[in-house]
Amino acid sequence: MFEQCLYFNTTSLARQLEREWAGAFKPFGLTPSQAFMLRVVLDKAPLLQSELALEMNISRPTATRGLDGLERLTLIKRTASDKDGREQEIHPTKKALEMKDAINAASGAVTKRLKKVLGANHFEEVVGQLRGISSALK
Amino acid sequence: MFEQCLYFNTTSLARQLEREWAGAFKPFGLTPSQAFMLRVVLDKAPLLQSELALEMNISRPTATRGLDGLERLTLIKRTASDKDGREQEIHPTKKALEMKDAINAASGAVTKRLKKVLGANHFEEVVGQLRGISSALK
DNA sequence: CCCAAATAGTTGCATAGCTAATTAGTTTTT
DNA sequence: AAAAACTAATTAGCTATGCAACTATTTGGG
Repeated sequence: MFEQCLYFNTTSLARQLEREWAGAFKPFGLTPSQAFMLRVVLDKAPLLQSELALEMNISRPTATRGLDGLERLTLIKRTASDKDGREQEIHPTKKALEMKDAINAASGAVTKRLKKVLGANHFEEVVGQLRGISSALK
Repeated sequence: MFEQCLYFNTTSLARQLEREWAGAFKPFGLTPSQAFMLRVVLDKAPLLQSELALEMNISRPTATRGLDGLERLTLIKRTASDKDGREQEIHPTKKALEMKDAINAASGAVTKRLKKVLGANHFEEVVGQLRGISSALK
């Protein structure tokens, strides 16, 4: 009934992809959201929560809660910033650093598999279009 | 950092589109999920919850909870099926029927606006591709 | 210098979604 | 005809997300 609806098809595909990625990160005890957040921290640390929110395209409360979760798993630490008393710097723990390569490898494997199923050209074209829509709406 | 990631870009766009549609349905006191669910009921009633879940590509528990919400708003009613004691038939209420045209008009207006911003051809092409990916993954 | 405005982060409250397990009813098998 | 297998819906418990409101700090104008 909503075959032609951008919203419906996008949200529907998002749920489906969530399942694909959930399987890939399950061995690490992480959900896709958690794993992607951790990947940002591992790549960009030290960084501020506001920078994380911007990078991931999520609201700041969502960043706060996601980091709460990673902190509970002892994968990140928050430290007060010297410069500005309002800021919190995010750092990965040793435990997280030890997981880095395996997580990135698992991510790469999913992408590789999807590209194979969907065809690499097609894959990259669609991703480009999604980004185009996203920025056209900003 | 995840510019090339299908999952990341799809979920990110889904959140953005959610906001677009939230505005359109706010005058009705409905969220996008609720409005889309109601539209299915208005179009297909009487129907079973399992049929609704299938049509919307959601799990049955999600259908149950969504319908609970619409029932609380007195927009739908559940009646026991004669044929099979396990089934519940879903019907729109008079109140819902009176909203039908306005809701569909509001939906059409959002789509029209998005097509204008994105270009109609491009819009339809992307939707087609999303559907293609979705079915390739099934 | 001080107060108002801005900013970083958090908390409260709500929705939407999922999987797993449960309940109740139907169908199939033996 | 009784037991087993299946099916429709619900419930329990969880995550992710957002907006609005709050706290604590910093900054800027008078």
